[in-house]
Amino acid sequence: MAVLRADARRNRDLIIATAKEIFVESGLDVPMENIARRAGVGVGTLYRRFPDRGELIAAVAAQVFGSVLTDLRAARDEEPNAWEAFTRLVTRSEDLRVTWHLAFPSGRAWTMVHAAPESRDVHRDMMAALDELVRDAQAEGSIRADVGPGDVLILVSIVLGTHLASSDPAGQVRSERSLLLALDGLRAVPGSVLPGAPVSTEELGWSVAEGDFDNA
Amino acid sequence: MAVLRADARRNRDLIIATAKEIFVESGLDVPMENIARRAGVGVGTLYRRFPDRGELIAAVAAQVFGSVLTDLRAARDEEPNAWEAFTRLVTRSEDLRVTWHLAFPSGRAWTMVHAAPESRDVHRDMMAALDELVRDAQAEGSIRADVGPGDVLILVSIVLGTHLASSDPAGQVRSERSLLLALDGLRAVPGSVLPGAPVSTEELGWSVAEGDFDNA
Amino acid sequence: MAVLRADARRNRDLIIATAKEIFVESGLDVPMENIARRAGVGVGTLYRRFPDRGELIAAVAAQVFGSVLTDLRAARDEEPNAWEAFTRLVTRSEDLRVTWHLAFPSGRAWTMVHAAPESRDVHRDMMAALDELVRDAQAEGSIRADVGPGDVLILVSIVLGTHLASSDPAGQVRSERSLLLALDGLRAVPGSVLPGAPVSTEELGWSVAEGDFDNA
Amino acid sequence: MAVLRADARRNRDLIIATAKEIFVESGLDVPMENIARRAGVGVGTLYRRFPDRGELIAAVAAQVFGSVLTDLRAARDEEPNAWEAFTRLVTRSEDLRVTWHLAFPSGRAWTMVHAAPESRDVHRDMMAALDELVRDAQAEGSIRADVGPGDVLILVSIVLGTHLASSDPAGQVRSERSLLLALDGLRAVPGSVLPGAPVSTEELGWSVAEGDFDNA
DNA sequence: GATGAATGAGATTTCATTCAT
DNA sequence: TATGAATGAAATCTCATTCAT
Repeated sequence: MAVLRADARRNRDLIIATAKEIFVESGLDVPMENIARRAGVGVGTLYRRFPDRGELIAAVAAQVFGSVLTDLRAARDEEPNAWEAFTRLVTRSEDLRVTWHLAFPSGRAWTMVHAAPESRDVHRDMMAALDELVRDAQAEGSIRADVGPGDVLILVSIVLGTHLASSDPAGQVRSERSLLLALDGLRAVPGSVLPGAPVSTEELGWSVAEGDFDNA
Repeated sequence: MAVLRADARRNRDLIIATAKEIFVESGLDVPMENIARRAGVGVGTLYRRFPDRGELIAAVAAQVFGSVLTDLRAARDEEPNAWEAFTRLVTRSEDLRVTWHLAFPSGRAWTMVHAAPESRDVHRDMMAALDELVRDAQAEGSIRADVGPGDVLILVSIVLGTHLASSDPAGQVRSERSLLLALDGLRAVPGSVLPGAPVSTEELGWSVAEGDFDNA
Repeated sequence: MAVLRADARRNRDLIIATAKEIFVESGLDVPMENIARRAGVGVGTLYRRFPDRGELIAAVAAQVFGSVLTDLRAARDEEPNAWEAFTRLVTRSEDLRVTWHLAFPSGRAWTMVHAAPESRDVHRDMMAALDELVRDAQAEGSIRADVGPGDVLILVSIVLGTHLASSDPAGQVRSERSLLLALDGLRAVPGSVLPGAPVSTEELGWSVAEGDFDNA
Repeated sequence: MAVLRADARRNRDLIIATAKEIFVESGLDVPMENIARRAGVGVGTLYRRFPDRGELIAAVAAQVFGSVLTDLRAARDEEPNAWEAFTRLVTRSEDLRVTWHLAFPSGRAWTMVHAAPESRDVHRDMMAALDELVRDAQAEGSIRADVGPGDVLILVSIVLGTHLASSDPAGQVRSERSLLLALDGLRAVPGSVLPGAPVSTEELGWSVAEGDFDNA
């Protein structure tokens, strides 16, 4: 991809930031023109940068994934153990909430993410880092052994994603309570006997896109 | 009057059943015409019965709530204790999955449910029954004491609702695993220290509609 | 036309009365179902009596024309001269206001009136009576000689028809003022020099339907 | 910005002119698509310019009012006295006929006119100019003293508006005759005793919209 | 005969996307 | 390259009219 002129670059970043904001507020189906307007550009400019909605979603996703990956690595470096790093990531990372929001409402988002090399790559990196984090936490004994990183991902993403739009403080508290309950479920020993086998991150991928999250 | 009703009644039921099906597959925003076509009626018929999408959603909700309430009472009667009844309901009731799906994507659904007396009433009954069930389970010691029925409702609904569309068997298993993990979180003793206070069902209601679940 | 059973007859009259009412309130384009509902019958019944909207309009018109003709004859019999009879008719006959209202908004109404023998006939009788009335008033010197019955009809109908919907008292007064001004114009001697020739009632008829009043 | 404006401006004007034409022919309720088609644009274009029918009506009205105001001022400047100016305006201004047509069928139009600042302002200016014109004519003795500008407006508008759609020459003559008769009524001295008080233009305004002309 | 359920064509309005300037 | 105007394909909803009961 060719280097963009400074002003074009600025525009691109502005659009991504604006889209992230609006996606969080109003979902992925918001009119393109609204995004353009809030970003202060014409629709034409938006479409020049992102030929269709899918590419815009993928670009937002790539940016957000990158940022989450950074957060995850920082947490891993700075926290004493994997569990602390995991909870810090999950409870503190704003972008993580966005990520799952993006991934949620229709699975459609995943199609787009996987179609764009840029976002697919950072997605893969993020998954790898998550694999390692979960494995470490299990080695520490702080995540139960009968779950896989895929299980962790699914449960956390569901909880984080669904609660995103809450704006009043009571809603924030309720979200946090749900999240902590879910985390307790991931630690529970002894816990229920789970059907099937631990879910790996590899198992997710496309299949995620095609069904599990389809509640558009 | 009662004579023609048979015809109309059949159609009405057919439309509700069809809408339930399609809502589950494709969300609440599916074109009205698709619903009509699959039900084998004209759009006009659909609109005669349900003047707008909201009324259709409310009607589907009323039907589903009623069925869940029946399931809940059956489980309570037939199972040895509250926890068994609760897990049976949560893992076996097909309609429960629909319920939460309906409640989810935008909160919009709640507005409609509350606007229609029919669905509002059965919703209230369902909530009352849930209150009692959770209270009993806590008395048995099978649900942790620091959560309220609202917490239970939120967590379970998130997990059930989001997984609904999964059609391949692997997805079903993954859903079930998530659900069991969440249930383990509800039993965890000792669990994390939760912020705020237990959430009651009263606290939900409209506030649910207006924010927490708004990821449309 | 066959004699109707008593109850059918009652229904027919009821529908006509209701339609007259609603036409005055909301115009000729009101949904058929509204008329049926207010009349307390099913749409099917309405359509059985009046195969389409046009026939209903014609039936209302026939009823109203007949009533206006009766009013006119009564006025002629009871008032001392033609001018008094004319002003009494024009200022007092409720049905006259309806008549013009019917005739107005689209000209469409005339098509229907002329298509139905029943209303066409009474329309013709009314026209004949009007001819005579105007001629007599001119003989008395109370209507200027350079106008024809058609002129009178047009001017009065415009003023009466347009003011119909006024419900507040101020509007009623304004309507009456306009009407009196128009009547003064019909008496003015000497008045403006008018182009063309006096307009007869024959000259109206279909041409009225096809253009002059078409402001639908 | 100014560059593209040329294009858009041309289109906007074209749409307004087309709408004026069609409104006169077929009334205010003509399908938006017909207007778009005759103007040679897509519906989308029409809706981009005028978000709903009301805005289109208001825009047409503003254009027409402006043009009438210009006609009035020209007549006032060029004619020897107020009465001549008045009759010239009333008998010669094509746009005046459109104006009243717009104002008529439902009062709805007024709502829209008043909702849009642009048309509201020019409407007010027109009213002020009319006030002055009528006052001057009364000072000259050419309009009777017991009427107000509101009376004049109502009577003239009724006559002009209702006859608008006439296309055949005979209809034109008939319209002109009615108009002259009405004008004679405005001059008649001595005339009938009118109920109530002279109607001012202030008294019209919204009340016009809400009742008097409502024969939609 | 009466009823009101069903139909489907048509009107309004919105938006993703293309393209002229 | 940026802009925003234009397009037209949906989607929602309404109603005249037909027809089964």
